[in-house]
Amino acid sequence: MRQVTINDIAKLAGVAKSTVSRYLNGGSVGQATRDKIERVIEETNYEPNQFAQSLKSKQTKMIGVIVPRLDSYAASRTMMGIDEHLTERGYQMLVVNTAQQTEREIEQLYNLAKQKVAGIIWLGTTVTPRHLQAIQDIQIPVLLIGQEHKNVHSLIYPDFDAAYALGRQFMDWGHRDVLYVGVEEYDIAVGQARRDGFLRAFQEAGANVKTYTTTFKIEDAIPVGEQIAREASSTLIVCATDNIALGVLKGLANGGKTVPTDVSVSGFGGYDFTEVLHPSLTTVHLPYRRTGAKAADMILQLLTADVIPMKTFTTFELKLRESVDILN
Amino acid sequence: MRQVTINDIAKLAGVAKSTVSRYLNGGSVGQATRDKIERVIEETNYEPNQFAQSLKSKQTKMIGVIVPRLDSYAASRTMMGIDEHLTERGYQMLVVNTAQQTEREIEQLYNLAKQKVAGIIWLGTTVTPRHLQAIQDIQIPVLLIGQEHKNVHSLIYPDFDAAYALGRQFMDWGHRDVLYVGVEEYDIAVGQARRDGFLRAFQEAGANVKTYTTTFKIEDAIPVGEQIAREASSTLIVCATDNIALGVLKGLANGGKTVPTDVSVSGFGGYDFTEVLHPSLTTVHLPYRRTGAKAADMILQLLTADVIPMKTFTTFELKLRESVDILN
DNA sequence: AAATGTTGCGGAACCGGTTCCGCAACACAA
DNA sequence: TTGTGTTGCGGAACCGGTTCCGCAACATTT
Repeated sequence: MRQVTINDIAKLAGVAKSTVSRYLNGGSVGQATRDKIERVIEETNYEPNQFAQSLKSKQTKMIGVIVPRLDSYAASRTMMGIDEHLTERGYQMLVVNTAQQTEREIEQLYNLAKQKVAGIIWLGTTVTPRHLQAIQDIQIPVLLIGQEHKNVHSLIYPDFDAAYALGRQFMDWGHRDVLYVGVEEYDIAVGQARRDGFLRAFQEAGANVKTYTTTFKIEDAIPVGEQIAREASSTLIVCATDNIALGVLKGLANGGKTVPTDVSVSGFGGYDFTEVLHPSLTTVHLPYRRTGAKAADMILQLLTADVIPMKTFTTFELKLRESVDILN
Repeated sequence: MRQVTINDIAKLAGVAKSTVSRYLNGGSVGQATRDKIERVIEETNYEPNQFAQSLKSKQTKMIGVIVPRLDSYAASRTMMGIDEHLTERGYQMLVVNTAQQTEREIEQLYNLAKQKVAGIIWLGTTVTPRHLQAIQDIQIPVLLIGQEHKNVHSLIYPDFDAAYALGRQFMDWGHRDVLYVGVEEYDIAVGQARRDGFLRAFQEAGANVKTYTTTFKIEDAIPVGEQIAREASSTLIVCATDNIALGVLKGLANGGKTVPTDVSVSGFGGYDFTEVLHPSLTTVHLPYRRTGAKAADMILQLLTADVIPMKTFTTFELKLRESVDILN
């Protein structure tokens, strides 16, 4: 049972293959021929060979998605959103993983270009000149999620604003002794914007702030929590991500501290499980899935040369729950 | 800056393109010509066009991966393992999502075949005759993960054995009044094997067992936990997955019960965060990532027509932690 | 009735590779 | 010297589509 080809259709319908091709692509074909071809295609379940099409057109119906890791909540949810949206519109998602190596991001930009994807959605962590060079070289629309750069279309989380809003809330509740547990600055969105939003809010209220730095890994945050349990006397620990909050909570529990009685804790990101923790975690919900869908929509618009804004913000939603105490 | 083609290389090197092709594919080429071609390829950064290659060879270096959802811990981890292993061997992973619809699994089997993937790894939930038909139709090696069927190569978790082992442990610790919170039977591995393993262990010890059924969603397990808090008097709640355990824990907390003082709870799956919960969750760790890598390895072996066993089991590891009390 | 414009369709070239076939050059044995 | 085998290479066909070009048939205008 070989593949049915356009030649077979042509032969069976008694026409030239160029006519079949025209029929398929909406060229001018008479009604009688149209009917014949339609019937034959119906009978044979003919489907055009995608390689032959791509070979000629130098294009595919694929959108490449570059993710730093496959097993992060944010990445997974975003991919879901992208995939749903693309599938509905006849495109396919091609996910490539960089295992958090910057070098591989650049590699993959070129690699995806080689595979002639129609566009690329890039869940970025950091933007270097070499990234920009690659983006320019490949001549394919690129949409950056989660980070921004003036030369790249970006869809970004309102990290600063969300952090500021949450920080304000905590200040309203009377917290004045705060610990901030963040990550390194190389990550602009999380390491800088998020932190700066919080610090601004704290500073405006004249609060006393101390800062710790850790990584994105849960394990690495546990000792931080333990240390805090031993040393610190703050009323509130603000964490840069939900995972960090999780680690800190564990560390506090190990150190015998109870949340929120002894100390309050907040996260950032809005992972599903934050709601079912006990105590449930106060955090900021970022709409990852919807952002994915939005990104898919935007990249498709870029394909049709529509002009879209270079910078788009998503929304956020404060989730005020049990883990943070109201002091006043 | 057009793509450099094999014709360009041939022209620049002053040879026929068939010679260049032979050079690339290890045919017989003289040393002098070899050098010339090599130099030209070097200079031009020539890379063969994959569509042209696939058009001719009717093959790609892609392995399709069918997943029921992109945002499950198990699927994510498995994909990581698959991706790493394939990348190292010059293959690419093409992930397709079925959004938990059986119909789409079948669609995707045909679809991946159309895209001429070299093989397919299928994270299955249920195997129907139509699946089997599809697998037979497409004439492409398929490896099934997480479920088994005698006609399909499968890599499966030792659900029964792991459940039995964990159940035995609980019996050893003196639990005799047990609640089992499971899922519907259509999922053979989780809905049946896992349950049966537990029940066997409980029954052998003559324990008193009551069974609840819920879904894979955290939210749906919360009311179950709440109900248990109200009604039940068991010493132990055994959950079919970590997510269900999470929901049950929340429900118990809502109902004012403390774990493990009032009642013990266990999960199944071994998600990362089970360790950092407080109390940390007793569960079975399944090696998702390693399983992904193993699956990748197996599918590549199937490509080379190696004979491999139809059924392969992975390992498991009991994680005995704080959430289950030792009664004796 | 002749000139002009449309429409439908077939033929051929092309996309960029791989592979089959045959020929020329050379080495070696008879 | 002739015959046989081996090696290196070019030409052409092929994979399965798309598109350009031109011709024939028919409709419309003058």
